[in-house]
Amino acid sequence: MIDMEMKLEQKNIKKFQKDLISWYEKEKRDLPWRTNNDPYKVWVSEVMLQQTRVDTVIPYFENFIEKFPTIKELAEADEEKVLKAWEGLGYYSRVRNLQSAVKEVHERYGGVVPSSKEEFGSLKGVGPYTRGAVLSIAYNQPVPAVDGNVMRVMARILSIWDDIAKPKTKTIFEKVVEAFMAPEKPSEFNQGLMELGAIICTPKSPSCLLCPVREHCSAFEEGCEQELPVKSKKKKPTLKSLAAVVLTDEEGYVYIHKRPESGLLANLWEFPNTETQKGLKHEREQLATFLKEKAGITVEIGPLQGVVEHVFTHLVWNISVFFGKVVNKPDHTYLKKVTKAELDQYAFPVSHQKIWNMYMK
DNA sequence: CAAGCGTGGTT
DNA sequence: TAACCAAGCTT
Repeated sequence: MIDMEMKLEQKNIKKFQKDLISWYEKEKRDLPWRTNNDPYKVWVSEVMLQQTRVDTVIPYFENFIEKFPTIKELAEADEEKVLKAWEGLGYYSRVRNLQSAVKEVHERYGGVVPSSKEEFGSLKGVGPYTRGAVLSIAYNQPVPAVDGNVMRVMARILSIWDDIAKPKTKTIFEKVVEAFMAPEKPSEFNQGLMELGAIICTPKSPSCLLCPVREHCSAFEEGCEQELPVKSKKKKPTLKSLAAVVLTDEEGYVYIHKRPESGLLANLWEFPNTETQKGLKHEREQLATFLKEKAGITVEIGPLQGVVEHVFTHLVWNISVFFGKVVNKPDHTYLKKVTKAELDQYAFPVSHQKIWNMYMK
């Protein structure tokens, strides 16, 4: 990394800090989590913003803070309600980890978010990025917060050609940001880098002519800003065929299932379903057999109602949807019986919201 | 380390 | 439209 030290020596870091921070203070967006520096609110916003767009997060953040305004209230909240407030936001382990960590802060730190790297960083769901973001924004500590924006911006500023998809590459950027950090304004510096990446230094066709740090940018100077950063491609998602049934009884109750507490869509609710094997009798029969074995229940399943396709990052679900009636009394440990009006108290993944919409149509 | 883990918007 | 993208963390 002797090469990196030479690159850093060529930069006027003080001027870079001033240009970036002046621009940020003038141009920063007015966002609901920027109204104060309450560590809890900053933390919630940072967790929501992981891999998620600002526009998507805004309404979730406002609703979540209204429901759980403080550490104490989130720590004491019913997990079902917490999950419901996250419904549709994705990556649901984020909120289970957040509540778990908040409980620890409530019990072990008297409700005060710890301000040391070691203590805050060891909480569930708090990785290097979130640690740096919260400590710099809420506690004004000069800790790097390296996200995708920051890697893109700094890859261009310094012409770094390492593959940012590799975990090891992030350590390079953490060192780079430490070298660039403005110790007197870490909050504005970190947020300025991210804001720049979000507004100016975008992945495709960056607005270099509007960029406040253009004069510091090696990629712009070399005309290679469109080629940076280098990011290797991910493999295509695998396909999975499922059959699901909206199961009701004579009295109008609906039968739903709670997913396991780990793995995909953990702890969310769903309509009973099973993976189907191709070329193995009819999906309807596979579904009936599954329900018989799993819940000891006999059902009458109607004709195919349609297909829901749902794309995850690493997976595609192809769900054949059926409507069915309960014939005998089901085992209530695998299935839960609820009224249609009660359904909205339970958090469902978007794929199963699509199934319910099909039923209600 | 590579893979698992959601969803919706943009090109 | 398929591919890519968005303020990552855990195992």
